[in-house]
Amino acid sequence: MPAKSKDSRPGGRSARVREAVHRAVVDLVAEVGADKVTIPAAARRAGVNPSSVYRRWGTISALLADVAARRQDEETPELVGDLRQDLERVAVWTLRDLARPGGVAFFRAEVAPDVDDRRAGLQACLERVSARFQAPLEAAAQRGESPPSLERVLDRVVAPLYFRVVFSLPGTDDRFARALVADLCTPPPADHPAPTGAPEAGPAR
Amino acid sequence: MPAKSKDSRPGGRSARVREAVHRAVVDLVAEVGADKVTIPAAARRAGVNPSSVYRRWGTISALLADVAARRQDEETPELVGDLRQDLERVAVWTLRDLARPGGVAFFRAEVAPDVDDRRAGLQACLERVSARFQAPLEAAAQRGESPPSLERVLDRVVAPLYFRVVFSLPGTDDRFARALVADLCTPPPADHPAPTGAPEAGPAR
DNA sequence: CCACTAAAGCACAACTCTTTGCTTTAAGAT
DNA sequence: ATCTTAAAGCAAAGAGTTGTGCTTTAGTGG
Repeated sequence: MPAKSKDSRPGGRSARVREAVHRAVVDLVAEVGADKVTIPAAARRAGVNPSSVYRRWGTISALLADVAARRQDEETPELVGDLRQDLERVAVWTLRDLARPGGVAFFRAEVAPDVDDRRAGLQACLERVSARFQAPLEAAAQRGESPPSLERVLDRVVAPLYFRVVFSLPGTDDRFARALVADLCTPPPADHPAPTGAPEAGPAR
Repeated sequence: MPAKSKDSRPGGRSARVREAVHRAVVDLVAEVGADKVTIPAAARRAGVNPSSVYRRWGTISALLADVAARRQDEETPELVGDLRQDLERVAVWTLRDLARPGGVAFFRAEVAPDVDDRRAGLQACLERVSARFQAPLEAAAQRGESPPSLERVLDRVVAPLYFRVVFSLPGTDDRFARALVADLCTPPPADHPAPTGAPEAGPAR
């Protein structure tokens, strides 16, 4: 009995089907938006029987969450050894991940209230993001520096990025992501409350 | 033809039906979660015919967005005249609004990709939040102070609140909301990178 | 008080998603 | 090569949502 791993038969039709379905979902999300992707549609696109998808994933939310999970585990930027540069890299990478077509949609899917265990989905999603930022932080700590806490990075860098992408605020680009990190690492002079980089562009409107 | 306002007959059955449906939606969202609320369910609960709801709102997303919109326009904290205190009040109010049952769900509904015009929904939602914070800022500006920009408030206060509520991070309470404002208004000494208030509790896990 | 008409109620049809029992395929083990 | 069995395919039934023509109700203006 080969452990109750993800698949008892990883190297065959199952894997092919999963691949096909995943690809179909990614395509469909980019085309019509995550909220209009249904299991029958994904199955049709993948050339797979709907019942197979129902049996394997159960709900569209679970499927989307699964795709999102795998999607983020792909590549991750490697570290240079300088805290600020590393954080900047990760920030930019995170922003790009969010900004690509369907990026927010996948985020939303993973946070959806009806996924098997919502708490699990949330935690998984958060931990993936956290992990990327935690690496540079721990590296810095081991070098003897005293980096900010992960929570602080989440508040000051990650949260604004998510917020701005969700609301499609203009000027949310690589430069802005780096500015957030810079603002966190080197607080501005004193009571001149503007970050160094891109912000202060056009407000809400 | 009385302008194409929201209602040509505000004071009658229409209004009653809308009230009933709105109440039903609020209840259902709190009970079963926004993703499981359907138009027939809301109509049943409201004692209204489903077709009436379909004709008036069209989709469940539009209905949820409508409810969310009205829900936020209700009360708003009045201002004291001190920038920091006012911002703290608004921040706490915003947090409480988000944290009440279904708060995030409504947020998600309003940001949903298939509402009539998604951009409109996003903009409306953002503008409502912005407006609440902009009032204190403008008041301060008129008093001759130089308050931070709205964008900065969004990045430093609003975004973290939303992010933390969405991910159910612990310790996201009134005290934390005030700490965010404090951290924005009076930057910490220099390179002691921890805000004064509640943060630095337990990380992700 | 009456006429007008916007909006709600009603009934029914069509559609899509979802589920389930059974059959068939093919990966992995003997 | 053969056997075993997890997983996919198939088909058909069920449930719930969505859409539409028509009738009825009840504000609003004369």
